[in-house]
Amino acid sequence: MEKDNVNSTVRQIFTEYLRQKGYRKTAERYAILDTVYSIDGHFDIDSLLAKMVEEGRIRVSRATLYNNIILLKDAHLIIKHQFGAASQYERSYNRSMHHHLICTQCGKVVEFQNQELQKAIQDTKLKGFHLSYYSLYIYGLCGKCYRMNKKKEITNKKKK
Amino acid sequence: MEKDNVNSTVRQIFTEYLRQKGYRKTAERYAILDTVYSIDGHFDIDSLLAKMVEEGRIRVSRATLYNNIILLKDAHLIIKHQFGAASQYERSYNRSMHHHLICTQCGKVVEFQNQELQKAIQDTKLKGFHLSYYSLYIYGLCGKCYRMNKKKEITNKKKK
DNA sequence: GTCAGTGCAAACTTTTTGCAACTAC
DNA sequence: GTAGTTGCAAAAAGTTTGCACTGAC
Repeated sequence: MEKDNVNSTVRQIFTEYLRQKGYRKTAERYAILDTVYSIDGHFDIDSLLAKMVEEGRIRVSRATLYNNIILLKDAHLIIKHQFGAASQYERSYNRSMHHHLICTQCGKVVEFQNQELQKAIQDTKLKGFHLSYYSLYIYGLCGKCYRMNKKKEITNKKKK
Repeated sequence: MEKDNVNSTVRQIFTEYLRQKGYRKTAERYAILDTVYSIDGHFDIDSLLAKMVEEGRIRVSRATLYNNIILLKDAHLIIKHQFGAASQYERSYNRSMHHHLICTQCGKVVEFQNQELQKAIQDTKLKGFHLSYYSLYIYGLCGKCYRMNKKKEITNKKKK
């Protein structure tokens, strides 16, 4: 199965990372990694903890989650986003690059892919800077909120 | 003078925004706007407050800053970023669009411009979504940190 | 005069830290 | 055995909120 392959590969990558850095291989670390790779989209620390409890994995503390999220980020196995107050994360291995549409009204985040855009960004010359990854956030109004605002405008005009 | 023009234009925009929303024109609001438009790059709430004190403007409270930053954002006069813990802002009227290079090691943020990239993003078809503005964050290593890491690698290899 | 806006302090949220207990090596 | 890791609780950092006072309209 494709998914099992990914899981075992990221475990290998993580193991190698831990070895290389001299960090210990703890059950907590692998439980966190497995859970992260069982989540499809974005998640925050709270929902990650909730998912671990839900799946009946070993219970880890919030502090341990925060500590190890840093390692996963450092090992390039997750990407960190900061849309709102709480940091959001997403797994990054074997996940196609995508961009984010963020509605400034309802806060909804939608992912979208665009090969040309991707290529344009990756091909950009960045004298002296060594690209690791990137995030493109496009802010605006989603279709729903746009239509809602238009309706409001019409109503307001009628009032006057 | 170019700068004075910008200042008076954003004041007009802000005044119209306040009028339209039914908000009051307070001295604090204009002092905040003026200070924001006297800062060239990014700033956070703390440095904005510091700048207002430094310039001898009327002293506003942190709460008032937070309240009014929201209005400025809503009036499209500033853009909000979230690089690290504290939110960062920058004035947006009459400021050319740019992208951000963020060093994952030292945290340094550098702005850069690229017309082609800009065009590619703005021309992207976003079915149903109405673009207002966007932020591109490119993460990686700045030249300095890249060289530093390379040196370290060589040293480590010698040790072994 | 009225009510939105302000300043202050307290509350709240997210993340980090100190420390004793635990465990991978 | 010992140092890295964990869990807990306390602390820190950033932001929001409640409330009495002030001032724009």
